[in-house]
Amino acid sequence: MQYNPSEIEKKWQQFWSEHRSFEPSEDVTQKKKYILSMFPFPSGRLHMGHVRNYSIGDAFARYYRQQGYNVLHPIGWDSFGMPAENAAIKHGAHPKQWTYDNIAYMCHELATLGLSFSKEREFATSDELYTKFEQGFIIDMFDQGLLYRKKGLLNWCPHDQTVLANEQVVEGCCWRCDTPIIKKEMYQYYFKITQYADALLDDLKQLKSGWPKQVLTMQENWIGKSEGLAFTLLFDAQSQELLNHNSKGFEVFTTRPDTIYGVTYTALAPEHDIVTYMIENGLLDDATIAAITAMKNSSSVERQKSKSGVPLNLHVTHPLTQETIPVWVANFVLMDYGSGAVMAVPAHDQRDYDFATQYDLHVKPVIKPRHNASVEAGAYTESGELYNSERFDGYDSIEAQSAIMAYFEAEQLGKRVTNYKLKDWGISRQRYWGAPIPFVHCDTCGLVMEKKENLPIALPDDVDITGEGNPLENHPTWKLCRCPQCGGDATRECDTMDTFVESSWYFLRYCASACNWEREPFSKEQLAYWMGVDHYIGGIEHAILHLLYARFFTKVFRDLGYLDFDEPFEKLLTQGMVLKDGAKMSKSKGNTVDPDALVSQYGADTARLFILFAAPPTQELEWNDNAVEGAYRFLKRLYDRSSHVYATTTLPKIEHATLSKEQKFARKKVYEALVRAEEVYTQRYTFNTMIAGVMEAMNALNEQENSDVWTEGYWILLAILEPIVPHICWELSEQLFERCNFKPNTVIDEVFEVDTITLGLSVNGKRRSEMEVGVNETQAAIVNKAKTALEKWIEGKVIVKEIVVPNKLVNIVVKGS
RNA sequence: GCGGACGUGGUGGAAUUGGUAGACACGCCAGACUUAGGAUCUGGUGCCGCAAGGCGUGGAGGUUCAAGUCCUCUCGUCCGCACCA
Repeated sequence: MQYNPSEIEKKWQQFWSEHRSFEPSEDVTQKKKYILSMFPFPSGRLHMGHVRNYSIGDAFARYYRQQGYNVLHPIGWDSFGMPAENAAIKHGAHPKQWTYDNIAYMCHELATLGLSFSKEREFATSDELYTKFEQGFIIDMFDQGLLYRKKGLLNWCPHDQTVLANEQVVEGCCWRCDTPIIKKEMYQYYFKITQYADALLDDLKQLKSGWPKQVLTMQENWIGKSEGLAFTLLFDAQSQELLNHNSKGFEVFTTRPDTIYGVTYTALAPEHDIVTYMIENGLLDDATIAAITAMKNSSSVERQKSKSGVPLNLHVTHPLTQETIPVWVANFVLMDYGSGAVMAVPAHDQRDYDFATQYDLHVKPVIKPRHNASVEAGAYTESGELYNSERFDGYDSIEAQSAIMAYFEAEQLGKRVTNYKLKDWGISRQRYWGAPIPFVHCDTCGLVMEKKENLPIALPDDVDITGEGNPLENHPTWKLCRCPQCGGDATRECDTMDTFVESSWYFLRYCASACNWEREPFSKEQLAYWMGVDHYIGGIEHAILHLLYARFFTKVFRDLGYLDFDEPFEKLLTQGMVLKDGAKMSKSKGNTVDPDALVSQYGADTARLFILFAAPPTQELEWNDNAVEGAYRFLKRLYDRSSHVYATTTLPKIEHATLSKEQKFARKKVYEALVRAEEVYTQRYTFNTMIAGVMEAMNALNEQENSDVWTEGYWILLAILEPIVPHICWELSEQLFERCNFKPNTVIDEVFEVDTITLGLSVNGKRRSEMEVGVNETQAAIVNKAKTALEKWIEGKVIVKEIVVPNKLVNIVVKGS
């Protein structure tokens, strides 16, 4: 019989579907595993990255099913988002139509891969039911003060007339029309993720054993906790007068309080309140205002290219020296970090130095470079001994930091504070294809939340998607509504939510079974049973945003009482990219390989085998058509050589001692593969080495003819391979073993017992020869035999040392000529 | 600039704790079977060398009987963040 993948694969896919083979059990007393690959965006077609992602996840899911676990392995669709609207703009398709057509098509593609997904929990995040539950959470979060609306500085595309997410800004320009973006102040809904900054940082410790170090570090840096001193710089009398006594001063933050005596100027962000006040009240000349306006309107990229600033004709008093210090506006001061104002120490900060040099500002050194430090031109940013620092002269930088902070606190001049780079998460999008934010603007009551019984606030189907403006805002009637509070005329919020909101809780939704599917998003019991996700598999590109947001939602839901754990994903596996000709596969480069074509040519099993064999899952995978062919040949051999195997429903009993050398070796290889498989599935995830082990075992089986050994070998190898190449394994196992072999197989120790061992022989650590010795030979006998074998290399030399590493090697150390 | 990952044959990659470097596969070479093969099977294949032997895990040192693995320095590639005060 010939290996015919298309026939076999169709047969088993149908079988699995008819038998609901992969639906999890409702019995919560069973041991469970929750295996999750990140759900796809329905872009239209599957790409190789998807195939890799789902092949890895499927391997885990199938392995744990074999091991007797109740496995949840769901799939769904992250189906809101810009690409649907872009397709509408480009091709005139309705976003909804486009999305659900794509889902239908990709569903079919996924089915041909033979992935063991639970189908009964599948959903798309654009489903109204999902929107309804999500809007409910939004209301809860608003009640808890975790959602608020405020004016914020946003990325604005002047051409497309919309706000863009940071990730939609490519090198300072709009990703769609390439127009340079500007910062614009607008109303915006924010999640108060900063309230959880410390928890998000601290709980990374819980993830140390299960998450890649790289991801933990990226999250840590993103949160960006830094501790330092915050204090107020007070204006001198003249400046206060100038400001009509509207401001006494402003706060600054520093992580280097030891350099405080070196402050020679201070700088405000162009967006700072004081600056705004001065502009609005005519306190600045036109040239200055023009310069500040230019700073505000320049893109962030531009702003980084060169430093610029203007003096404000204001002065503050140094809190310790009482010196008078000029106040500048500088483009490098960011409004959204710290207090939007800095104390500048040009002598010990490169950025401050550059600015001071450019504008000829005073530089005052206060830290002596260490003797061994190389003193170059510019700022000395290392630690050292303080001078020019009054009572703190002679202190070491490190001591000085705590001493100065203590002094500020004692004198009530300032306080220790912690700052984060993490900002509150702005979720408003002026977009159609997203979940509406469930709020209402009422002239009488102000901003009012919808009532839960009115949910979902669904999208209207009849919209014009032009790419300009907000389609919901432009819709003639959709936004008109009654105020949930006073019943008067009101308008709906027309912003929709960032799609990262949907992906922040989809893994919880999968825990809900049919029994309460419509009624509630999930139950606490179901979450308690299925969560956390045991293996979460996805691309490294989600290392920060998605994974941080999902962690945030989990903590919020915990505090809202929906669940009882801190972290959603126990083990995270970040897969590498799929490359071709050294570059990421992409349509624009024309180096894609179409999964459909691959499956129809070789079958899903070949695609899956190649993808898992070509590289460890965390590494980049270089596509190789020849190697795909090789994977196919292996499966063909696996199918052909089953002719050596007889049908049975029990593992053959084999008298190991009676076997020939080749037969013993084949058994050993088979059981080695079994041992390695367990390690790989549970600890190492290097499926490539496991597959190599199976290939070695196959090669060894082929060197002998004992049908018991063949049969035992297939019994075990098919079980190991089933999670990787399920169709061929189910087919062969059905024919030969009635699938009795798909369960935990026991390792038999006797196959690893050997009569002789081959030892490596080396002289001075250099390998020279090898020899075979009996397992029971004494060390002395081994050394003697080794010396004889190594005669040629040790003749006439003095033996200094003899080292025997049991079962490995003998090393003779010699001296002299 | 800061942080992280990684450098092993012609190629993808093996080598749990320091212990026979190159498993497994691709490619290539040779042979067999074939009307034919881009099918299948068998054998070979790190580099230099006729051989003996020598050299080999980015480079330079070091520790050790023994280093791909540990330490120091250095070069290169990739990724993330970035005027963060």
